[in-house]
Amino acid sequence: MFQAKFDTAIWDVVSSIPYGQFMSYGQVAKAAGYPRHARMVSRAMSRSDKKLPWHRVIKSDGTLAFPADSDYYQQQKASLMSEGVVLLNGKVIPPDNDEPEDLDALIWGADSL
DNA sequence: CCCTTGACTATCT
DNA sequence: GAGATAGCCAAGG
Repeated sequence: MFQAKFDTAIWDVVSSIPYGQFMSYGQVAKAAGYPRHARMVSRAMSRSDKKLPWHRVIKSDGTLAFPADSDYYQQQKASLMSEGVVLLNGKVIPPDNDEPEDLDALIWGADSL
């Protein structure tokens, strides 16, 4: 069954995401060997009752995949921050971030909107 | 079997 | 930079 091999690959990739790091759905899908299956990534994780670090999986924009008013959103955000990931304006800090104002904000606790 | 939906992504306006 | 549109693939009704 496609799903069996797919979800296993997804779980493996998601589980392989280092602490304090994150990957986009498309990135995970590609890494699992299934490009364009970004949507299937979500399904695979949702199906799995395993302890997957799904909070490390976000959208390509750096934002979380859930609506800001969703409980899952809060949970994911909290998990990320507890791993050292800083969120700014509801987005994770991209590697090319160099804005001093944003830097100051994240130092003092970003995402306190 | 056709149509809708979804934890997505990229492009255009 | 936000909103709309199209492409994408699989699952569920």
